[in-house]
Amino acid sequence: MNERLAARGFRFTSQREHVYKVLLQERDHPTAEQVFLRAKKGLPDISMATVYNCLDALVKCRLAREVNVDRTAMRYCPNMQDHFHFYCDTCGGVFDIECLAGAHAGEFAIPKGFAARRYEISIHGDCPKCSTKSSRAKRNDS
Amino acid sequence: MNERLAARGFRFTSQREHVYKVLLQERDHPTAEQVFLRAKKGLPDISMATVYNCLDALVKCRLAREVNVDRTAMRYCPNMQDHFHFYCDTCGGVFDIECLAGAHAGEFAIPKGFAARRYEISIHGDCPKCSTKSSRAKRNDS
DNA sequence: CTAGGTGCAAAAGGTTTGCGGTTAA
DNA sequence: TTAACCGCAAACCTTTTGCACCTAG
Repeated sequence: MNERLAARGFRFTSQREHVYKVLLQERDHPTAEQVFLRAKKGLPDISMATVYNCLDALVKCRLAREVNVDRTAMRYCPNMQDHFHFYCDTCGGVFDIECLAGAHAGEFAIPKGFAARRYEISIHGDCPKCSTKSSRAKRNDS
Repeated sequence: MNERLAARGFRFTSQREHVYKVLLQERDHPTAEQVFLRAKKGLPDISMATVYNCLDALVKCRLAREVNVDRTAMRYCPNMQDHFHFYCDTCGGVFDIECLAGAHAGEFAIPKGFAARRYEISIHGDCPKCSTKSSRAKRNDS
C-alpha cells in the first residue's frame, strides 16, 4: 500500500497501515466508528478524526470504497472489484454482489444527452440467514 | 390525498396539504430545507420540524419517495412510478429515469438464498445541459 | 527541515425529539 | 372530547475543522 499512497502524494503512516489492515481483516463493511473501535485494539491512542483521515486517504488512493446505505453512517469496503451491494432489511448486513461485467450500460432508457459515468445498484431484501428465519417465523411486520 | 392519509391513520392538515402541493409544483427533488423555504411562502409560520413531519407522512402513505444522494440532505420526489435517478455530478441536479419494467430482476448474479425485495439504481454523470457545457469548455477536473 | 499527519475538542449539517399549546375528527 | 399535530428549541449523530504538536521523507 505504500506505493499506492505515495502515488497520490500521501505519506505512509502506522495509522493508515493499521486502518487498512483492520478493513481487510473483517470484510463486513464497517462504519467509521466500527473501524475506530477495532483500530483502537492495536493502536489505543488513535482518534476518530484520524480514522476518518485514514479512510479518506485509502478511498482517494483506491484501496477502499465508500458504501452508502440510506442515511446511516458511511461504510467502508476494501473490495475494489466492480460489484454491487445487497442490504439486508432485517439484520442490516451488507453483502457484496458480483457484477456481470458490462451488462448494465445499455439496460436503462437513459434519455439522449445524459452522459452516464457511473452506475450504482443497491438491492434490498433479506440475506440468506434472515430470509430462512423470517419464513420460519412468519412474523407480522409493519 | 385526504383518503391516502386517512388510510394510514394520518390526519389531513393544512400543513400536509401545502407541503404536498409544494412538492408537486416544482418537481426538482428538493431537500427538506428547500421544501421548507417554498412552503413558508404560503404558510409563513410553518416550522422545519413540521416539514419533516409532513414529508414523513407523505412518504408513509405513499404520496412521495425519499431520494438519497451520497451523504447530502434527503430529497423528496412525488413521482411514485417505478423509476431510477440520474445525478448530475456538475450541477447536482436529480433527474427521473424511466424504468424498463421488470427488466432488471434477473440481471444480477444474486447468490442463492438472498431474497431481493427492492432494487435501487443510481446513475451518475452529466445532465444534458452540463454535458454540452463541459464538452465546450474542455475543463480540467480533479 | 518541513509539509503533511496526528489527536483533541469544538463546530457544522441534517434530522429527531420533548414539550406545552392547538386542532381535526 | 381527545389523540394527533403544530411550532419551538434543544438534542442527536455523523462528519468536518482549527489548532498545537509530531514525524516521514
